Amino acid sequence: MSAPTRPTDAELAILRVLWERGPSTVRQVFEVLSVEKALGYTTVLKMLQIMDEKGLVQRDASDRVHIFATSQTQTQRHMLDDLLDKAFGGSSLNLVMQALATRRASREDLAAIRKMLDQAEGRKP
Amino acid sequence: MSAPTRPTDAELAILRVLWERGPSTVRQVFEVLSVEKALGYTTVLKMLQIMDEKGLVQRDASDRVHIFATSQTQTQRHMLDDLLDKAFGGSSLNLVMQALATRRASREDLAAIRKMLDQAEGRKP
DNA sequence: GATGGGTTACGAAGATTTTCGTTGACCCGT
DNA sequence: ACGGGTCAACGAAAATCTTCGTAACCCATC
Repeated sequence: MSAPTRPTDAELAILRVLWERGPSTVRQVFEVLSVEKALGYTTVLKMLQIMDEKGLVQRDASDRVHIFATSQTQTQRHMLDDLLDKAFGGSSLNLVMQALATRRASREDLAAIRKMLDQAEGRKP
Repeated sequence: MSAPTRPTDAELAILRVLWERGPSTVRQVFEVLSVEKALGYTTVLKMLQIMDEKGLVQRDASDRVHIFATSQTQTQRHMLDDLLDKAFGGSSLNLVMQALATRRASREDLAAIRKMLDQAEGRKP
């Protein structure tokens, strides 16, 4: 299992649509993307073909109109791992600290994180 | 202030060296990188020139042998912001949860994070 | 079974990133 | 002043990513 290459910007734009809409046809992805940016139908198709080869999406070709899908958490995990290795020396502490310092987290968010820490440490609430 | 373009893989490799070594000459960066990968001296030089133009590194050209440097936290913050927007819908909670779930954090790490949560919530220890 | 509207496949052009060979400048010891 | 070594600048080739025109295909309807 080779390291899945990190998505390029164009690929990411497509992934975002699939995350938002769920499994979609080329046309559906195209409709969404073409609102923000002028681009051809076959461009989207080609990207999805390549992303399929790279393993970034799964293709269901059982019908004539193919359906493309992807797992958000799986992709997130890849990108997070990648960033962790490449920019944070593998230290998730470092990354988490910066993430919390940079973006203001809501009180609920902080509580949720605290809860998770409790679980991770095997505490009783 | 234009949006600083996200570093490519080759650029990231160079940034990592600068983070690790601190301000360095082209040759020093080259020495480190050439251990893992065959590449020419002028390749590294060219990359650093481009990265300088992009504002990814600062160049001190006061001596004949130029010195390149960069700020780790600044770059990390950019990349984190970028990832947050592009893959996590801006939710740092989501990102933090996944980061902690994916990579096993040490007990000290968890404690450090907890401490930080305390501060963020303005609690007394 | 021919036509039309929609589909995927293919290939190649255009844009960007990565690589490095060559050149001329500079420094230092002779 | 000369020669050998190191340096940054430049330009262009190679590799990769992005875009789309064209063709081939399928299926419904006529």
